[in-house]
Amino acid sequence: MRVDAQRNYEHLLDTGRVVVVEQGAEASLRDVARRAGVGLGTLYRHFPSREALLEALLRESFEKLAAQAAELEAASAPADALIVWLRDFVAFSRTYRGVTEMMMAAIENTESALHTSCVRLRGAGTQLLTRAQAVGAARPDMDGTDLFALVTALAWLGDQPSSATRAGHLFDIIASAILVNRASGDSLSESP
Amino acid sequence: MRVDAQRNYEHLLDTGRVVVVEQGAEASLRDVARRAGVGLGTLYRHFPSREALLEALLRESFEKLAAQAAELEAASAPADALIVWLRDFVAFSRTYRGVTEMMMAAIENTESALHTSCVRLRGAGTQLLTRAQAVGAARPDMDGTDLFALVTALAWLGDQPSSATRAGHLFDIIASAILVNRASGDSLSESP
DNA sequence: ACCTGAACACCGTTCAAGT
DNA sequence: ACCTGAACACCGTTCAAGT
Repeated sequence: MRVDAQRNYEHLLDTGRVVVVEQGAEASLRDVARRAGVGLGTLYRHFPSREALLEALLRESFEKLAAQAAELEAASAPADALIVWLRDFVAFSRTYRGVTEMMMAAIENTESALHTSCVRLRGAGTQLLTRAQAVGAARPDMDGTDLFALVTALAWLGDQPSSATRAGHLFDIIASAILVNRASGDSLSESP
Repeated sequence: MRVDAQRNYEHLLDTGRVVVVEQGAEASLRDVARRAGVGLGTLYRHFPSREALLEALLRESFEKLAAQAAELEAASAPADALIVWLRDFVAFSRTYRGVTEMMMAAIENTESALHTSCVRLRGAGTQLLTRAQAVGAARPDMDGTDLFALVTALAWLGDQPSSATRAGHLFDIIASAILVNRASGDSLSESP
């Protein structure tokens, strides 16, 4: 890659981060290019789709979440591992508004630049769920797709102003449906 | 209202129904006016905002849901009444894609044409929830806002292609978190 | 009293022309 | 190789001009 192209790529990524934090996953790409001081075509050259830009912005987080699933699987009790990971997933999804909706679309769409990452994350969750189910800690009548849907719905609720303040409590409610045989009084999530 | 205005109003409502079924709550208003054979200004005269059009399209359903809550409260056991009503709410939300997201925004926004209807529906749900809590059939640590958020999240999952087919099962999972002390094996929702 | 559609300020996306 | 920005086809929203 030519040095000026490399500089543009990085500048677009930095600016993209700022604009997507401000406007959410549906941010104006024109605005990104404008604020990066770059022609629109340059943005499209480096990121041929909105999903490609988001994938670049989220790659690190995706990898961290996948790595952490593996660690939790090795080091924590099945129920704890599952809950901690779900909590991390919801926390991650709060980085960019609307990213959850885009991921739900991407997981069905092989063409999407986010597809592989989404499938990978669903796979990581599935493993933690299966492990918890094997020891009777998670309800047996659900699969990784259901888990992904539920955690995604929680992330979506976190995006909505009218439910955002209750997000922690809503997490507890749904977590209590996923886990079974838990001693009452166990705390499933951190502070409000 | 002049007779031609009345005719335009009704034609816009009919066309709006068709277009919103096709495109969802974010449907092109230009398209509605175009397909109704009416100037854009005429649409804005009759429906000063997108929410105003949706409110007109949904008014009947809103009223039915509110009336049914009252009936269920009079005629059904607290837990059954709550679950049946929640199921009806999710079924209603399937009429127009994305209507749920708009309702979540409207319930916080006094200016929205959908605000009153949303508050009313949340109130109806709250009554059914409180009644179920009073007999120990619903978990005590949630309120009407939580209930509205959960049912809205279920509706949202029904809008997503990747989870729509599991909607019935996801309803059961969340319903099991809301209800307590239920005999296992009870069916909470109709067929898939 | 009501309707029309041009006008304005925005999009996403593509691609000929430039360096 | 890479960049630019005009061009195209869309939006939502407003409002002067018409009937």
